[in-house]
Amino acid sequence: MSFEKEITHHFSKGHEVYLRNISVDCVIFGFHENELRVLLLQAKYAGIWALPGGFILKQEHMDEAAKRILKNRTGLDDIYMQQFHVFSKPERSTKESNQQFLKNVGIEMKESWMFERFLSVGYTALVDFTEVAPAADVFSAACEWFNIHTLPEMILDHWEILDTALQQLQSNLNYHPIGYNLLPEKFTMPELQKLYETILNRVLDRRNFQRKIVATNILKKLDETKKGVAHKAPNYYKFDLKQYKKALKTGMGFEL
Amino acid sequence: MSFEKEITHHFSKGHEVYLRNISVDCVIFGFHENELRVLLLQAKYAGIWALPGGFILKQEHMDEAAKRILKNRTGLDDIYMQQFHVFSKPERSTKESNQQFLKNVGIEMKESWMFERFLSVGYTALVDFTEVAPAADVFSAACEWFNIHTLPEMILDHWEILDTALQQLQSNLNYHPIGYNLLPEKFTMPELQKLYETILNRVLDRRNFQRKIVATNILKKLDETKKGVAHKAPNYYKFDLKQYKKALKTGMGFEL
DNA sequence: TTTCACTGCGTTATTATGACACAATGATAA
DNA sequence: TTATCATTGTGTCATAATAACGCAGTGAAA
Repeated sequence: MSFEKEITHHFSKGHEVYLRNISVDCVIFGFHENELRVLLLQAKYAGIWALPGGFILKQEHMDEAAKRILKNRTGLDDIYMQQFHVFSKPERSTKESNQQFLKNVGIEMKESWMFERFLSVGYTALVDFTEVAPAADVFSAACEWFNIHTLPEMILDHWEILDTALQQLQSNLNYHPIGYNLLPEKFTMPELQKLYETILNRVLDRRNFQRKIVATNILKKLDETKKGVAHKAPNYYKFDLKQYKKALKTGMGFEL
Repeated sequence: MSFEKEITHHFSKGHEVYLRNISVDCVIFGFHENELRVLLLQAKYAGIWALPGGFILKQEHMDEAAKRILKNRTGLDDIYMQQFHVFSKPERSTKESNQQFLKNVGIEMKESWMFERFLSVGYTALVDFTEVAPAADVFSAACEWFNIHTLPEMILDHWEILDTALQQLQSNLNYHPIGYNLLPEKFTMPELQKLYETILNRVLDRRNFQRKIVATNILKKLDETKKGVAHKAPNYYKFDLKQYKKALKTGMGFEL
Protein backbone atom coordinates (compact mmCIF):
# COMPACT_ATOMS: atom_id res chain seq x y z
CA MET A 1 0.00 0.00 0.00
CA SER A 2 1.27 3.50 -0.78
CA PHE A 3 2.04 5.89 2.02
CA GLU A 4 -0.88 8.21 1.23
CA LYS A 5 -3.31 5.31 0.94
CA GLU A 6 -2.18 3.90 4.24
CA ILE A 7 -2.63 7.23 6.00
CA THR A 8 -6.04 7.79 4.44
CA HIS A 9 -7.15 4.34 5.45
CA HIS A 10 -6.01 4.84 9.02
CA PHE A 11 -7.82 8.15 9.40
CA SER A 12 -11.03 7.09 7.68
CA LYS A 13 -11.39 3.45 8.72
CA GLY A 14 -9.27 3.07 11.83
CA HIS A 15 -12.26 3.33 14.17
CA GLU A 16 -13.54 0.04 12.77
CA VAL A 17 -10.45 -1.68 14.11
CA TYR A 18 -9.39 0.30 17.16
CA LEU A 19 -11.07 1.50 20.35
CA ARG A 20 -12.03 5.15 20.26
CA ASN A 21 -10.80 8.00 22.43
CA ILE A 22 -7.97 6.03 23.92
CA SER A 23 -4.34 5.53 22.97
CA VAL A 24 -1.21 3.98 24.44
CA ASP A 25 2.18 5.69 24.72
CA CYS A 26 5.33 3.82 25.64
CA VAL A 27 8.31 5.14 27.54
CA ILE A 28 11.06 2.73 26.57
CA PHE A 29 14.12 3.01 28.78
CA GLY A 30 17.57 1.74 27.89
CA PHE A 31 20.97 2.06 29.56
CA HIS A 32 24.12 2.65 27.56
CA GLU A 33 27.50 4.24 28.22
CA ASN A 34 26.42 5.11 31.75
CA GLU A 35 23.44 7.04 30.46
CA LEU A 36 19.75 6.41 30.86
CA ARG A 37 18.03 6.80 27.50
CA VAL A 38 14.57 6.74 25.99
CA LEU A 39 13.47 5.75 22.51
CA LEU A 40 11.67 8.49 20.56
CA LEU A 41 10.09 8.77 17.12
CA GLN A 42 10.33 11.79 14.85
CA ALA A 43 7.03 12.75 13.25
CA LYS A 44 7.15 13.11 9.49
CA TYR A 45 6.73 16.61 8.05
CA ALA A 46 7.24 18.21 11.44
CA GLY A 47 10.63 17.35 12.86
CA ILE A 48 9.15 17.22 16.33
CA TRP A 49 9.58 14.09 18.44
CA ALA A 50 7.12 11.78 20.14
CA LEU A 51 6.91 8.70 22.34
CA PRO A 52 6.18 5.50 20.44
CA GLY A 53 2.43 5.06 20.67
CA GLY A 54 -0.56 3.42 19.12
CA PHE A 55 -4.08 2.22 19.60
CA ILE A 56 -5.87 -0.74 21.11
CA LEU A 57 -7.49 -3.27 18.81
CA LYS A 58 -11.14 -3.93 19.51
CA GLN A 59 -10.50 -7.39 20.93
CA GLU A 60 -7.04 -6.83 22.35
CA HIS A 61 -5.91 -6.55 25.97
CA MET A 62 -4.30 -3.16 26.52
CA ASP A 63 -1.08 -4.83 27.68
CA GLU A 64 -0.95 -6.68 24.36
CA ALA A 65 -1.33 -3.40 22.50
CA ALA A 66 1.64 -1.96 24.41
CA LYS A 67 3.71 -5.05 23.65
CA ARG A 68 2.78 -4.89 19.98
CA ILE A 69 3.98 -1.28 19.84
CA LEU A 70 7.22 -2.14 21.63
CA LYS A 71 7.84 -5.08 19.31
CA ASN A 72 7.33 -2.92 16.23
CA ARG A 73 9.78 -0.24 17.38
CA THR A 74 12.49 -2.38 18.95
CA GLY A 75 12.08 -5.89 17.55
CA LEU A 76 11.96 -7.13 21.13
CA ASP A 77 9.57 -9.75 22.35
CA ASP A 78 8.54 -10.88 25.77
CA ILE A 79 9.56 -7.72 27.59
CA TYR A 80 8.16 -6.73 30.93
CA MET A 81 5.96 -3.65 30.57
CA GLN A 82 3.83 -1.82 33.05
CA GLN A 83 1.08 0.76 32.76
CA PHE A 84 1.76 3.65 35.09
CA HIS A 85 -0.71 6.48 34.48
CA VAL A 86 -3.59 7.72 32.36
CA PHE A 87 -3.18 11.19 30.90
CA SER A 88 -6.54 12.80 30.43
CA LYS A 89 -6.35 16.57 30.17
CA PRO A 90 -9.08 17.66 27.74
CA GLU A 91 -6.60 20.05 26.10
CA ARG A 92 -4.25 17.23 25.18
CA SER A 93 -6.47 16.62 22.13
CA THR A 94 -4.57 15.78 18.98
CA LYS A 95 -7.11 17.39 16.68
CA GLU A 96 -5.08 20.31 15.36
CA SER A 97 -1.81 18.41 15.08
CA ASN A 98 -3.49 15.53 13.26
CA GLN A 99 -5.25 17.89 10.85
CA GLN A 100 -1.95 19.63 10.26
CA PHE A 101 -0.30 16.28 9.62
CA LEU A 102 -2.90 15.38 6.98
CA LYS A 103 -2.54 18.78 5.37
CA ASN A 104 1.23 18.29 5.15
CA VAL A 105 0.76 14.91 3.52
CA GLY A 106 -1.70 16.51 1.10
CA ILE A 107 -4.87 14.77 2.21
CA GLU A 108 -8.15 16.52 2.90
CA MET A 109 -10.58 15.07 5.39
CA LYS A 110 -13.50 16.71 7.20
CA GLU A 111 -14.13 14.10 9.85
CA SER A 112 -12.06 11.37 11.43
CA TRP A 113 -11.96 9.41 14.66
CA MET A 114 -8.38 10.70 14.85
CA PHE A 115 -9.67 14.26 15.31
CA GLU A 116 -11.46 13.33 18.52
CA ARG A 117 -10.08 13.68 22.00
CA PHE A 118 -7.78 10.90 23.20
CA LEU A 119 -6.88 9.75 26.66
CA SER A 120 -3.48 8.13 26.72
CA VAL A 121 -2.29 5.30 28.93
CA GLY A 122 1.41 5.51 29.69
CA TYR A 123 3.46 2.30 29.69
CA THR A 124 7.02 1.79 30.86
CA ALA A 125 9.40 -0.70 29.30
CA LEU A 126 12.91 -1.51 30.42
CA VAL A 127 15.04 -3.01 27.69
CA ASP A 128 18.57 -4.18 27.10
CA PHE A 129 19.99 -1.41 24.91
CA THR A 130 22.34 -3.77 23.12
CA GLU A 131 19.47 -5.91 21.82
CA VAL A 132 17.35 -3.14 20.33
CA ALA A 133 17.06 -2.41 16.61
CA PRO A 134 15.15 0.90 16.48
CA ALA A 135 12.63 0.96 13.62
CA ALA A 136 10.43 3.87 12.53
CA ASP A 137 6.80 3.41 11.50
CA VAL A 138 4.77 4.82 8.63
CA PHE A 139 4.08 8.10 10.46
CA SER A 140 7.70 8.60 11.49
CA ALA A 141 10.84 9.75 9.81
CA ALA A 142 13.25 8.41 12.46
CA CYS A 143 13.53 6.36 15.61
CA GLU A 144 16.37 7.18 18.00
CA TRP A 145 17.66 6.96 21.54
CA PHE A 146 17.93 10.14 23.61
CA ASN A 147 19.67 10.78 26.87
CA ILE A 148 16.99 11.68 29.40
CA HIS A 149 18.87 14.88 30.23
CA THR A 150 19.08 16.15 26.65
CA LEU A 151 15.60 15.59 25.25
CA PRO A 152 14.37 17.27 22.07
CA GLU A 153 11.10 19.15 21.80
CA MET A 154 8.19 16.73 21.98
CA ILE A 155 4.54 16.82 20.88
CA LEU A 156 1.57 17.41 23.17
CA ASP A 157 2.15 16.32 26.76
CA HIS A 158 4.78 13.71 25.96
CA TRP A 159 7.35 15.42 28.13
CA GLU A 160 4.97 15.12 31.07
CA ILE A 161 4.39 11.45 30.31
CA LEU A 162 8.12 10.82 30.17
CA ASP A 163 8.75 12.73 33.36
CA THR A 164 6.06 10.80 35.21
CA ALA A 165 7.55 7.52 33.98
CA LEU A 166 10.96 8.57 35.23
CA GLN A 167 9.66 9.45 38.68
CA GLN A 168 7.89 6.13 38.90
CA LEU A 169 11.07 4.35 37.85
CA GLN A 170 12.97 6.11 40.61
CA SER A 171 10.55 5.22 43.34
CA ASN A 172 10.22 1.63 42.16
CA LEU A 173 13.96 1.29 42.24
CA ASN A 174 13.91 1.81 45.98
CA TYR A 175 11.82 -1.26 46.64
CA HIS A 176 12.28 -3.52 43.62
CA PRO A 177 15.54 -4.61 42.03
CA ILE A 178 14.84 -3.30 38.56
CA GLY A 179 18.28 -3.72 37.06
CA TYR A 180 17.58 -7.07 35.46
CA ASN A 181 15.79 -5.67 32.45
CA LEU A 182 18.18 -2.84 31.67
CA LEU A 183 21.52 -4.64 31.72
CA PRO A 184 23.07 -7.30 29.50
CA GLU A 185 23.11 -10.81 30.90
CA LYS A 186 26.46 -10.42 32.58
CA PHE A 187 27.70 -7.20 34.07
CA THR A 188 30.10 -5.88 36.69
CA MET A 189 29.31 -4.41 40.08
CA PRO A 190 30.46 -0.89 39.05
CA GLU A 191 28.16 -1.09 36.02
CA LEU A 192 25.19 -2.05 38.18
CA GLN A 193 26.00 0.74 40.59
CA LYS A 194 26.25 3.28 37.77
CA LEU A 195 22.80 2.21 36.60
CA TYR A 196 21.38 2.88 40.05
CA GLU A 197 23.24 6.16 40.37
CA THR A 198 22.01 7.31 36.98
CA ILE A 199 18.37 6.54 37.68
CA LEU A 200 18.40 7.93 41.20
CA ASN A 201 20.56 10.85 40.11
CA ARG A 202 22.88 10.72 43.11
CA VAL A 203 26.12 8.99 44.04
CA LEU A 204 26.14 5.93 46.23
CA ASP A 205 28.84 4.57 48.48
CA ARG A 206 30.57 1.81 46.55
CA ARG A 207 31.03 -0.53 49.51
CA ASN A 208 27.60 -0.07 51.09
CA PHE A 209 25.98 -0.54 47.71
CA GLN A 210 27.75 -3.84 47.22
CA ARG A 211 26.84 -5.06 50.69
CA LYS A 212 23.14 -4.28 50.25
CA ILE A 213 22.73 -5.62 46.76
CA VAL A 214 24.57 -8.82 47.69
CA ALA A 215 22.38 -9.18 50.79
CA THR A 216 19.30 -9.39 48.58
CA ASN A 217 20.67 -12.63 47.18
CA ILE A 218 19.54 -11.81 43.65
CA LEU A 219 23.05 -11.90 42.16
CA LYS A 220 25.25 -14.77 41.12
CA LYS A 221 28.98 -14.08 41.10
CA LEU A 222 30.58 -15.57 38.01
CA ASP A 223 34.07 -17.08 37.81
CA GLU A 224 35.09 -14.48 35.29
CA THR A 225 36.58 -11.02 35.37
CA LYS A 226 36.29 -8.24 32.83
CA LYS A 227 39.20 -8.34 30.34
CA GLY A 228 41.24 -5.57 28.76
CA VAL A 229 40.48 -3.00 31.41
CA ALA A 230 42.84 -0.60 33.09
CA HIS A 231 43.40 -1.16 36.82
CA LYS A 232 41.95 -4.03 38.78
CA ALA A 233 39.56 -6.13 36.72
CA PRO A 234 36.06 -6.26 38.23
CA ASN A 235 34.19 -9.51 38.55
CA TYR A 236 31.24 -10.41 36.36
CA TYR A 237 27.84 -11.04 37.91
CA LYS A 238 24.51 -12.17 36.56
CA PHE A 239 21.04 -12.17 38.06
CA ASP A 240 19.74 -15.26 39.78
CA LEU A 241 16.40 -15.29 37.98
CA LYS A 242 14.61 -17.40 40.57
CA GLN A 243 15.68 -15.25 43.51
CA TYR A 244 15.10 -12.13 41.45
CA LYS A 245 11.48 -12.99 40.74
CA LYS A 246 10.90 -13.86 44.36
CA ALA A 247 12.32 -10.47 45.34
CA LEU A 248 10.06 -8.70 42.83
CA LYS A 249 6.97 -10.23 44.37
CA THR A 250 7.77 -9.66 48.02
CA GLY A 251 9.00 -6.15 47.22
CA MET A 252 11.93 -6.73 49.57
CA GLY A 253 13.23 -4.08 51.88
CA PHE A 254 15.79 -2.37 49.76
CA GLU A 255 16.65 1.24 50.50
CA LEU A 256 19.71 2.93 49.02
CA MET B 1 -38.01 12.51 32.92
CA SER B 2 -39.43 9.05 33.52
CA PHE B 3 -37.15 6.18 34.43
CA GLU B 4 -37.61 4.37 31.08
CA LYS B 5 -37.07 7.56 29.11
CA GLU B 6 -33.90 8.33 31.02
CA ILE B 7 -32.51 4.85 30.38
CA THR B 8 -33.44 4.94 26.71
CA HIS B 9 -31.81 8.32 26.32
CA HIS B 10 -28.61 7.16 28.02
CA PHE B 11 -28.31 4.09 25.81
CA SER B 12 -29.21 5.78 22.53
CA LYS B 13 -27.68 9.25 22.91
CA GLY B 14 -25.01 8.88 25.60
CA HIS B 15 -22.19 8.66 23.04
CA GLU B 16 -22.91 12.25 22.05
CA VAL B 17 -21.98 13.36 25.56
CA TYR B 18 -19.46 10.84 26.83
CA LEU B 19 -16.20 9.39 25.57
CA ARG B 20 -16.52 5.93 24.07
CA ASN B 21 -15.03 2.67 25.24
CA ILE B 22 -13.89 4.02 28.56
CA SER B 23 -15.46 4.22 31.97
CA VAL B 24 -14.44 5.13 35.52
CA ASP B 25 -15.03 2.99 38.61
CA CYS B 26 -14.52 4.29 42.12
CA VAL B 27 -13.43 2.34 45.16
CA ILE B 28 -14.60 4.53 48.04
CA PHE B 29 -13.08 3.53 51.36
CA GLY B 30 -14.46 4.51 54.72
CA PHE B 31 -13.55 3.55 58.29
CA HIS B 32 -16.20 2.89 60.92
CA GLU B 33 -16.43 0.82 64.10
CA ASN B 34 -12.91 -0.45 63.56
CA GLU B 35 -13.82 -1.80 60.14
CA LEU B 36 -12.60 -0.80 56.70
CA ARG B 37 -15.60 -0.45 54.38
CA VAL B 38 -16.38 0.26 50.74
CA LEU B 39 -19.41 1.89 49.20
CA LEU B 40 -21.31 -0.29 46.71
CA LEU B 41 -24.36 0.14 44.51
CA GLN B 42 -26.99 -2.51 43.90
CA ALA B 43 -28.03 -2.79 40.26
CA LYS B 44 -31.76 -2.59 39.66
CA TYR B 45 -33.52 -5.75 38.47
CA ALA B 46 -30.53 -7.92 39.32
CA GLY B 47 -29.71 -7.67 43.00
CA ILE B 48 -26.02 -7.90 42.19
CA TRP B 49 -23.67 -5.20 43.46
CA ALA B 50 -21.22 -2.90 41.70
CA LEU B 51 -18.66 -0.19 42.36
CA PRO B 52 -19.96 3.33 41.77
CA GLY B 53 -18.95 4.18 38.24
CA GLY B 54 -19.66 6.40 35.30
CA PHE B 55 -18.36 7.94 32.13
CA ILE B 56 -16.19 10.83 31.10
CA LEU B 57 -17.79 13.86 29.50
CA LYS B 58 -16.32 14.84 26.15
CA GLN B 59 -14.64 17.94 27.55
CA GLU B 60 -13.98 16.77 31.08
CA HIS B 61 -10.72 15.80 32.79
CA MET B 62 -10.92 12.19 33.94
CA ASP B 63 -10.22 13.26 37.53
CA GLU B 64 -13.24 15.55 37.35
CA ALA B 65 -15.38 12.67 36.17
CA ALA B 66 -14.28 10.61 39.17
CA LYS B 67 -15.05 13.50 41.51
CA ARG B 68 -18.45 14.00 39.94
CA ILE B 69 -19.26 10.34 40.53
CA LEU B 70 -18.06 10.53 44.13
CA LYS B 71 -20.08 13.66 44.79
CA ASN B 72 -23.25 12.09 43.42
CA ARG B 73 -22.93 8.98 45.59
CA THR B 74 -21.66 10.52 48.84
CA GLY B 75 -22.50 14.21 48.71
CA LEU B 76 -18.85 14.90 49.42
CA ASP B 77 -16.87 17.59 47.69
CA ASP B 78 -13.20 18.33 47.45
CA ILE B 79 -12.01 14.81 48.32
CA TYR B 80 -8.60 13.49 47.39
CA MET B 81 -8.89 10.80 44.71
CA GLN B 82 -6.31 8.89 42.81
CA GLN B 83 -6.39 6.74 39.70
CA PHE B 84 -4.63 3.47 40.34
CA HIS B 85 -5.07 1.09 37.41
CA VAL B 86 -6.72 0.55 34.05
CA PHE B 87 -8.66 -2.68 33.67
CA SER B 88 -8.67 -3.78 30.07
CA LYS B 89 -9.43 -7.47 29.64
CA PRO B 90 -11.38 -7.83 26.39
CA GLU B 91 -13.78 -10.22 28.16
CA ARG B 92 -14.78 -7.61 30.71
CA SER B 93 -17.23 -6.27 28.10
CA THR B 94 -20.56 -5.22 29.52
CA LYS B 95 -22.52 -6.15 26.40
CA GLU B 96 -24.55 -9.06 27.74
CA SER B 97 -25.24 -7.56 31.13
CA ASN B 98 -26.32 -4.26 29.60
CA GLN B 99 -28.60 -6.00 27.12
CA GLN B 100 -30.06 -8.03 29.97
CA PHE B 101 -30.59 -4.85 31.96
CA LEU B 102 -32.55 -3.25 29.10
CA LYS B 103 -34.62 -6.39 28.67
CA ASN B 104 -35.51 -6.32 32.36
CA VAL B 105 -36.56 -2.71 32.12
CA GLY B 106 -38.63 -3.62 29.08
CA ILE B 107 -36.71 -1.71 26.44
CA GLU B 108 -35.61 -3.11 23.09
CA MET B 109 -32.52 -1.77 21.39
CA LYS B 110 -30.38 -3.29 18.63
CA GLU B 111 -27.36 -1.04 18.86
CA SER B 112 -25.88 1.14 21.55
CA TRP B 113 -22.52 2.59 22.52
CA MET B 114 -23.20 0.84 25.84
CA PHE B 115 -22.93 -2.56 24.13
CA GLU B 116 -19.36 -1.89 23.10
CA ARG B 117 -16.28 -2.94 25.01
CA PHE B 118 -15.21 -0.67 27.88
CA LEU B 119 -11.89 -0.18 29.54
CA SER B 120 -12.28 1.00 33.09
CA VAL B 121 -10.00 3.28 35.06
CA GLY B 122 -10.04 2.51 38.78
CA TYR B 123 -10.03 5.41 41.23
CA THR B 124 -9.52 5.29 44.98
CA ALA B 125 -11.19 7.68 47.39
CA LEU B 126 -10.66 7.86 51.13
CA VAL B 127 -13.55 9.50 52.94
CA ASP B 128 -14.66 10.31 56.45
CA PHE B 129 -17.42 7.77 57.04
CA THR B 130 -19.33 10.06 59.37
CA GLU B 131 -19.76 12.69 56.66
CA VAL B 132 -21.14 10.46 53.91
CA ALA B 133 -24.80 10.33 52.87
CA PRO B 134 -24.98 7.34 50.48
CA ALA B 135 -27.29 8.03 47.52
CA ALA B 136 -28.29 5.61 44.76
CA ASP B 137 -28.52 6.67 41.11
CA VAL B 138 -31.08 5.96 38.43
CA PHE B 139 -29.59 2.56 37.58
CA SER B 140 -29.35 1.47 41.21
CA ALA B 141 -31.74 0.20 43.81
CA ALA B 142 -29.49 0.81 46.80
CA CYS B 143 -26.21 2.33 47.95
CA GLU B 144 -24.55 0.81 51.02
CA TRP B 145 -21.33 0.34 52.93
CA PHE B 146 -19.77 -3.13 53.09
CA ASN B 147 -17.04 -4.46 55.28
CA ILE B 148 -14.17 -5.42 52.98
CA HIS B 149 -14.14 -8.91 54.47
CA THR B 150 -17.82 -9.63 53.86
CA LEU B 151 -18.42 -8.45 50.31
CA PRO B 152 -21.48 -9.45 48.29
CA GLU B 153 -21.34 -10.86 44.77
CA MET B 154 -20.26 -8.17 42.33
CA ILE B 155 -20.64 -7.63 38.57
CA LEU B 156 -17.92 -8.17 35.99
CA ASP B 157 -14.40 -7.74 37.35
CA HIS B 158 -15.36 -5.39 40.15
CA TRP B 159 -13.98 -7.70 42.79
CA GLU B 160 -10.61 -7.58 41.04
CA ILE B 161 -10.76 -3.79 40.90
CA LEU B 162 -11.55 -3.60 44.59
CA ASP B 163 -8.81 -6.05 45.49
CA THR B 164 -6.24 -4.09 43.48
CA ALA B 165 -7.31 -0.89 45.21
CA LEU B 166 -6.90 -2.52 48.59
CA GLN B 167 -3.41 -3.78 47.81
CA GLN B 168 -2.40 -0.35 46.61
CA LEU B 169 -3.81 1.18 49.77
CA GLN B 170 -1.75 -1.21 51.87
CA SER B 171 1.51 -0.50 50.13
CA ASN B 172 0.91 3.24 50.11
CA LEU B 173 0.30 3.11 53.81
CA ASN B 174 3.87 1.96 54.36
CA TYR B 175 5.36 5.09 52.90
CA HIS B 176 2.68 7.76 53.12
CA PRO B 177 0.63 8.72 56.17
CA ILE B 178 -2.79 8.12 54.67
CA GLY B 179 -4.91 8.35 57.80
CA TYR B 180 -5.88 11.99 57.33
CA ASN B 181 -8.66 11.31 54.86
CA LEU B 182 -10.25 8.38 56.65
CA LEU B 183 -10.64 9.76 60.16
CA PRO B 184 -12.72 12.55 61.67
CA GLU B 185 -10.88 15.76 62.47
CA LYS B 186 -9.94 14.72 65.98
CA PHE B 187 -9.20 11.17 66.97
CA THR B 188 -7.30 9.18 69.56
CA MET B 189 -4.07 7.28 69.18
CA PRO B 190 -5.77 3.87 69.61
CA GLU B 191 -8.24 4.82 66.86
CA LEU B 192 -5.43 5.75 64.51
CA GLN B 193 -3.63 2.53 65.31
CA LYS B 194 -6.78 0.47 64.69
CA LEU B 195 -7.07 2.10 61.28
CA TYR B 196 -3.53 1.04 60.41
CA GLU B 197 -4.05 -2.44 61.80
CA THR B 198 -7.25 -2.86 59.82
CA ILE B 199 -5.75 -1.79 56.53
CA LEU B 200 -2.53 -3.74 57.00
CA ASN B 201 -4.42 -6.68 58.47
CA ARG B 202 -1.96 -7.30 61.30
CA VAL B 203 -1.47 -6.15 64.87
CA LEU B 204 1.09 -3.52 65.72
CA ASP B 205 2.91 -2.85 68.96
CA ARG B 206 1.10 0.01 70.65
CA ARG B 207 4.22 1.72 71.97
CA ASN B 208 6.36 1.37 68.87
CA PHE B 209 3.47 2.59 66.74
CA GLN B 210 3.16 5.72 68.83
CA ARG B 211 6.88 6.37 68.74
CA LYS B 212 7.03 6.13 64.95
CA ILE B 213 3.91 8.08 64.14
CA VAL B 214 4.91 10.86 66.53
CA ALA B 215 8.40 10.94 65.00
CA THR B 216 6.87 11.88 61.63
CA ASN B 217 5.69 15.14 63.19
CA ILE B 218 2.37 15.04 61.36
CA LEU B 219 0.26 14.99 64.52
CA LYS B 220 -0.80 17.70 66.92
CA LYS B 221 -1.65 16.60 70.44
CA LEU B 222 -4.75 18.39 71.68
CA ASP B 223 -5.42 19.51 75.26
CA GLU B 224 -8.43 17.27 75.41
CA THR B 225 -9.15 13.68 76.38
CA LYS B 226 -11.95 11.42 75.24
CA LYS B 227 -14.91 11.61 77.64
CA GLY B 228 -17.26 8.91 78.93
CA VAL B 229 -14.86 6.07 78.33
CA ALA B 230 -14.03 3.17 80.63
CA HIS B 231 -10.43 3.02 81.88
CA LYS B 232 -7.87 5.69 81.22
CA ALA B 233 -9.10 8.34 78.82
CA PRO B 234 -6.94 8.61 75.67
CA ASN B 235 -5.78 11.96 74.40
CA TYR B 236 -7.21 13.53 71.27
CA TYR B 237 -4.96 14.28 68.32
CA LYS B 238 -5.45 15.99 65.00
CA PHE B 239 -3.30 16.13 61.89
CA ASP B 240 -0.94 19.04 61.37
CA LEU B 241 -2.04 19.71 57.80
CA LYS B 242 1.12 21.57 56.82
CA GLN B 243 3.46 18.85 58.05
CA TYR B 244 1.12 16.21 56.71
CA LYS B 245 1.26 17.57 53.18
CA LYS B 246 5.01 17.89 53.36
CA ALA B 247 5.20 14.25 54.44
CA LEU B 248 2.97 13.17 51.55
CA LYS B 249 5.28 14.77 49.04
CA THR B 250 8.59 13.55 50.37
CA GLY B 251 7.10 10.10 50.97
CA MET B 252 8.92 9.94 54.28
CA GLY B 253 10.53 6.81 55.61
CA PHE B 254 7.71 5.20 57.46
CA GLU B 255 7.74 1.43 57.93
CA LEU B 256 5.46 -0.29 60.39
C1' DT C 1 59.76 -2.05 38.34
C1' DT C 2 56.91 1.56 40.01
C1' DT C 3 52.79 4.13 39.79
C1' DC C 4 48.04 4.66 40.02
C1' DA C 5 43.22 4.16 39.66
C1' DC C 6 40.15 1.04 40.75
C1' DT C 7 38.21 -3.30 43.04
C1' DG C 8 37.19 -6.50 46.99
C1' DC C 9 36.65 -7.12 51.67
C1' DG C 10 36.69 -5.41 55.86
C1' DT C 11 35.76 -2.22 60.75
C1' DT C 12 33.44 1.09 63.66
C1' DA C 13 30.13 4.51 65.30
C1' DT C 14 25.55 5.83 64.96
C1' DT C 15 20.80 5.22 64.31
C1' DA C 16 16.51 2.64 63.85
C1' DT C 17 13.79 -1.13 65.38
C1' DG C 18 11.45 -4.74 68.13
C1' DA C 19 10.29 -6.47 72.60
C1' DC C 20 9.03 -5.53 76.93
C1' DA C 21 8.39 -2.97 81.92
C1' DC C 22 5.89 0.06 84.81
C1' DA C 23 3.34 3.82 86.58
C1' DA C 24 -0.91 6.70 85.73
C1' DT C 25 -5.83 7.04 84.90
C1' DG C 26 -10.68 6.80 85.80
C1' DA C 27 -15.05 4.20 85.25
C1' DT C 28 -16.92 0.20 87.58
C1' DA C 29 -17.78 -2.94 91.20
C1' DA C 30 -17.34 -4.16 96.05
C1' DT D 1 -15.51 5.14 100.04
C1' DT D 2 -12.21 2.22 98.32
C1' DA D 3 -10.35 -1.49 95.56
C1' DT D 4 -10.22 -3.35 90.98
C1' DC D 5 -8.68 -3.54 86.38
C1' DA D 6 -8.41 -2.73 81.51
C1' DT D 7 -6.33 0.65 79.11
C1' DT D 8 -3.10 4.64 78.20
C1' DG D 9 1.45 7.30 78.38
C1' DT D 10 6.24 7.02 78.81
C1' DG D 11 10.62 4.77 79.14
C1' DT D 12 14.45 1.10 78.74
C1' DC D 13 17.38 -2.25 76.57
C1' DA D 14 19.21 -5.58 73.37
C1' DT D 15 19.65 -6.18 68.56
C1' DA D 16 19.70 -5.11 63.69
C1' DA D 17 20.39 -1.88 59.96
C1' DT D 18 22.90 1.90 58.12
C1' DA D 19 26.48 5.36 57.06
C1' DA D 20 31.18 6.47 57.02
C1' DC D 21 35.50 5.09 56.33
C1' DG D 22 40.33 1.97 56.03
C1' DC D 23 43.40 -0.89 53.67
C1' DA D 24 45.36 -4.37 50.94
C1' DG D 25 45.10 -6.56 46.15
C1' DT D 26 45.24 -6.10 41.09
C1' DG D 27 46.99 -5.21 36.57
C1' DA D 28 47.56 -1.87 32.71
C1' DA D 29 50.33 2.11 31.81
C1' DA D 30 54.32 4.86 32.73
